[in-house]
Amino acid sequence: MDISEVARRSGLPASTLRFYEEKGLIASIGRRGVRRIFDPGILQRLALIALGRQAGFSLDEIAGMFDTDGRPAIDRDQLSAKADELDRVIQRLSAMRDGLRHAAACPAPSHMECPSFQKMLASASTAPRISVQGVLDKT
Amino acid sequence: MDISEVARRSGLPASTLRFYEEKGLIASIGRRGVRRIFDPGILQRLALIALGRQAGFSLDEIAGMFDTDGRPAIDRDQLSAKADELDRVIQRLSAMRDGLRHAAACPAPSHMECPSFQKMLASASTAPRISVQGVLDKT
DNA sequence: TCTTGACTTAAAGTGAACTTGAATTTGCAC
DNA sequence: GTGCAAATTCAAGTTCACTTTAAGTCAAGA
Repeated sequence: MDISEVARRSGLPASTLRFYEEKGLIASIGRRGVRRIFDPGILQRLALIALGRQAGFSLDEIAGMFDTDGRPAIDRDQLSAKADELDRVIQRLSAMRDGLRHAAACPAPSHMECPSFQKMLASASTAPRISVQGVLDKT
Repeated sequence: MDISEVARRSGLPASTLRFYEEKGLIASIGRRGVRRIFDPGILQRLALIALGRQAGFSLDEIAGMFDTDGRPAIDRDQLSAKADELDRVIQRLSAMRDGLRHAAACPAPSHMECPSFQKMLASASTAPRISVQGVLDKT
């Protein structure tokens, strides 16, 4: 597969693929002339990268999840830990969603007067912040 | 309250508070000499901002959620829409969490061979990407 | 063979959200 | 009154994840 096919099938622009290669996240299997040739397995790897991004990992963190031979080297404990972390995020987002829904239906003149909205605010301000460089920022 | 107290009580550095003020997200109630004085209500407002950030809104979007008198001006339809959007995020994160948990317990030698992990990958790659400038990026 | 359009690299640019630095001023505890 | 920790402004710097640009290379179809 050439870069345009990978781009087409993955939905990522070629520039991003080159960027990912430069970052060490992906690798081409070789070159035809000067052009990159990719193994079809690249798509699965890109899917894994997309997954990591969605879960809030930085590209550097994702790079650390593969071992030298390029296979995912995420140990099971780490996986569980991430699942737990994700669970906490989900809990807060759920509370938020419920708060939003309630506020939308609430007859209080301003959302600020809605107890449910206030409760949501309280939990939002005490909760750790979601950051770009990880699901949870323990600052 | 002076800026250091707001910083202490909100957990945000003073520099961030000044930055937020510059962006129009918050306002000081006045000055004692040259120093900012904040109304205690600022904490609630910062909580609202924190909430928005957690839900994936950009600062500009959050700024648009207050009307000129500084009260939240989020209309109920918009609120519902955001709740729906959050719901979709939660769905995907839940699937991901389940996939992670399964992979952690799965006896397959590599996670790549785990059908559950593969399923998660498939959904991750087709799903819209979470971005910094909004909960969902419709690219 | 010639053309052309897709590919290449390297470097610079972008935007979001802050942080840091430097120079300056000043509220307030003593 | 005075000393100074803490505030102020403004500009510039940082990180992340890309995107864009410029200039050049080259595989392949007519």
